[in-house]
Amino acid sequence: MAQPLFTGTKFYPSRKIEIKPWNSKNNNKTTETQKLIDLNFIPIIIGLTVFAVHGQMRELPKDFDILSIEEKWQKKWMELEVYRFHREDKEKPPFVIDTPPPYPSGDFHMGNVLNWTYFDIVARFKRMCGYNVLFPQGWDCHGLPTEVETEEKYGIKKTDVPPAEFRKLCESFVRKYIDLMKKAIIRLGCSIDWRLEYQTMDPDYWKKTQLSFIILYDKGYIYRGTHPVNWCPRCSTAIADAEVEYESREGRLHYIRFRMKGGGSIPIATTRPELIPACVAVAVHPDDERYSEYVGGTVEVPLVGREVPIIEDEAVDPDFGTGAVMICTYGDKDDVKIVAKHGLPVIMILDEEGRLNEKAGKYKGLTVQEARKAIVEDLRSEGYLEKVESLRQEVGVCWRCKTPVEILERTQWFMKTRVLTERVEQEAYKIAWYPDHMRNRLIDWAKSLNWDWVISRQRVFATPIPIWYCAKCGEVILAKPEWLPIDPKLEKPKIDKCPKCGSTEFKPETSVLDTWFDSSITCAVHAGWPDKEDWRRFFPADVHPSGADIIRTWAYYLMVRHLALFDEKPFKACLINGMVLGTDGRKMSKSLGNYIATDEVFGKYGADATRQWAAGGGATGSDIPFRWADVEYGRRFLRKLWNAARFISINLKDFDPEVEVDVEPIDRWMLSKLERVKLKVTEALNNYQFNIAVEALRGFIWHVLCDQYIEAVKYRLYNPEVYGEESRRAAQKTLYDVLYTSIQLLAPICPHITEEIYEALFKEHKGYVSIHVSPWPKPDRERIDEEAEREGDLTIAVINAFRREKAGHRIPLNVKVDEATVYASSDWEAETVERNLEVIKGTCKIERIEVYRSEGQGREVEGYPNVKVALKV
RNA sequence: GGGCCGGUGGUCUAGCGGUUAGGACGUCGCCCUUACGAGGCGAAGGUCGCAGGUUCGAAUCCUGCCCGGCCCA
Repeated sequence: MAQPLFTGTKFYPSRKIEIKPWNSKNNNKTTETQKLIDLNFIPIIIGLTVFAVHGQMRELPKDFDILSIEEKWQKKWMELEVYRFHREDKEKPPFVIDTPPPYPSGDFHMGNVLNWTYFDIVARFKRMCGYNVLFPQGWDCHGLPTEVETEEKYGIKKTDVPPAEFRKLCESFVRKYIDLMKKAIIRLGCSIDWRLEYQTMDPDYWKKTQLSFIILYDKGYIYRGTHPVNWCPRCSTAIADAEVEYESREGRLHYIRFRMKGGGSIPIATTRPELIPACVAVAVHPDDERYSEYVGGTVEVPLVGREVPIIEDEAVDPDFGTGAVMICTYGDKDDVKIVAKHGLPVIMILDEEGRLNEKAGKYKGLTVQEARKAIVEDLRSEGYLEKVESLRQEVGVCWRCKTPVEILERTQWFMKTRVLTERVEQEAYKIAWYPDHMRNRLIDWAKSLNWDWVISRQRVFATPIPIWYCAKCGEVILAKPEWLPIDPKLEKPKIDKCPKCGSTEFKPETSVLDTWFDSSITCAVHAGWPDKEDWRRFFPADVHPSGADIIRTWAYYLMVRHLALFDEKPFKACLINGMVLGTDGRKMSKSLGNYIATDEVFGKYGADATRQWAAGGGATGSDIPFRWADVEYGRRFLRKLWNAARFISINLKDFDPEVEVDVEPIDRWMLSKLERVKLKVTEALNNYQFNIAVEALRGFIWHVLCDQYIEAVKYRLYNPEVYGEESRRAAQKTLYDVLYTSIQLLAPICPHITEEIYEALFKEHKGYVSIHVSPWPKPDRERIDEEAEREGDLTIAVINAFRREKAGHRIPLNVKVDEATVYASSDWEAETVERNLEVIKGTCKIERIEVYRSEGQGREVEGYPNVKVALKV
């Protein structure tokens, strides 16, 4: 049996302690009513505590401290477990958010704020819509940066201490950083179910990562091979294409003359003269007539004296340099292609630290930089070097340390990803992308890859590859699922002898897995794989949120891994956030000096204002600049909302929401406008258009509710003895409903202030433990009252015209005016104004208004060119 | 060189086939109105990058060009 849920459930018996001042709607302006109002007046003098017994509304204080309100609710929400996911619930439809586990750098930056705000809005919205929301939070712990930081902090290399010890040092870093980032996520007000928190460095998660390795191995997706791979000499590990970034750097193009065997010479141009010892051919374009006679000939490589062939290949750009290039193993990816295509030999002259080895002869032991200098010098002195030009070139660098990447041929573990490219493309079309064009980024990336994914890393702080080798025959021993988690460096395989040769000696695989191998199974892990039998109920995830910059990594790896493992796409929708830019328009980054720390923003304005910036800063998926002004505007809006709620709390002290009441035309206008905003916000949130939702709500609350409606009902609220108690109650009822619905609609975006208002004004009557588990106000087109809107729009426009007219005459709005005139040139306009004269007079504080069905002199009513108003002053 | 995205008042941004192109910041003016002066009200300010085309109608669709960003060569 499922536990009772908060949503849709009255948590408190709503009417238990209330004293009904009236019971039915037919006690209009009776003396009984009047008496009760008088009675209500007494507690006002006595004090607020009495109200807690009697009514629903607690008067909001004039001032509010948003920072302490936010802190209070963040604590209470955790205590109340408002965001608890109910796995056992079979009735509510699930909604699963594939929260990306961030890398614990310790810094939850404004880009994270943007990302997390988006999907927290989604989580809160879906929860209110009646979904059983699965909103976990994990931490993608492993990785190079932490190793680098650990090495720097302790002044050691990863190889200086035993791996287990090094790992421990890394873990303590990570724990500290997780703590910091978790605080920031809570501070943002995210509605995460923290019982579902996990860390990829935990043994339990290792188990999942290693199990996924075993399954893919068994399915034939994983292989070990010796291939050219991207290699970071600083990190001394293989890295994947996704970890190579391109930077524009100043380079030098060297023109070097190669002597032909049998006379003559050919000039080649290269940016990497240090690779001359690894030169295995000279290549030219087949259509390049300058060199056609040389093709098939042999040249002598300067300095090393080796003879290599001159070949032709389409990949050579005849317009670059001299049109002749040397093919080295390996200078770049083109070299790899050409070497394979022409069956050229491979001479690996670089070691894992990026130094030249014995195959480089006298240059042995030099770094790439040193070798370049030495070789260029030698070329120059021996007359091979013709000239050197500078040029801008795109250099592939390690994404983490920006060291230029080399291509080395090494034995590594790979996952077959290219066989999935077509499938990735097909599935990408079955996924809804927000915005739609982001699909291209995934497809383009997938298609651009021409190597399989190298998944082994020569590092320490990562999930171990669950593999041993027979010391005698080299047989690969794969761990059994029941052995997991396991570190082959610390434990032996649980078998007696090698199944192939019977040897009892085993060597562990010392390489570890790429961190992306951990984080690319989250959709299944969040769903409960492999432990929970019903995990498919929560898979694929309903939405995968991601930054635009990591589609090629996170989204891509999720795709290939889940497709390979489960033959199913990992998520149904992909929600993209753009980059956060600094005030200078460039991507916000510490190194550019345009960085704003999240704490600073929270400390000044709190989460609800910051979330408005994130939600409203731009269209979903587009880059948005951080602007203090936007956050300030967010705070101003909170103040406006607070003051409106305070006004309502003051004027509805005696209000009983249970009593039915007939509303007036302007109230119907208000309620119809409310229906429209419900429609707009609901549709916007369903389509992940956060900017549209936040704009619609701010405009509605600020202008329609505050500027127009509240102003138009004050006279009824203040003067029931003149306009009637029923009229006052109608205004109260409308204000009550409109404010309640407004804060519900706003709750996903500004969770704290809406909860505070809800608690003070509505909780006792509505009964939900939190506004965030109250049922979403379902829009209903039937409740849109076109006629009331048409009439109300004109009425409000006339009121606005009179207010402007007063302002124009420098008459304060609260000063009474004796007489005014309205000229209308159509029957409908004249009749409408006539019918709504009371609200116009009451709102504008005008004693008498004459309405003429004729042309006249006066201020034009905005939107109604034939209606004019004039004051007699 | 290829792909994708964008170019909207001084600045940032929404809208992406149909009212007088919204909003914020900034600027200017008015108001100490019993919700709100760390406020409120109001005003000025735009040939929607350029040139063609489609359409009754284009910021919005198409073509070309110019400029910027991102990714890939």
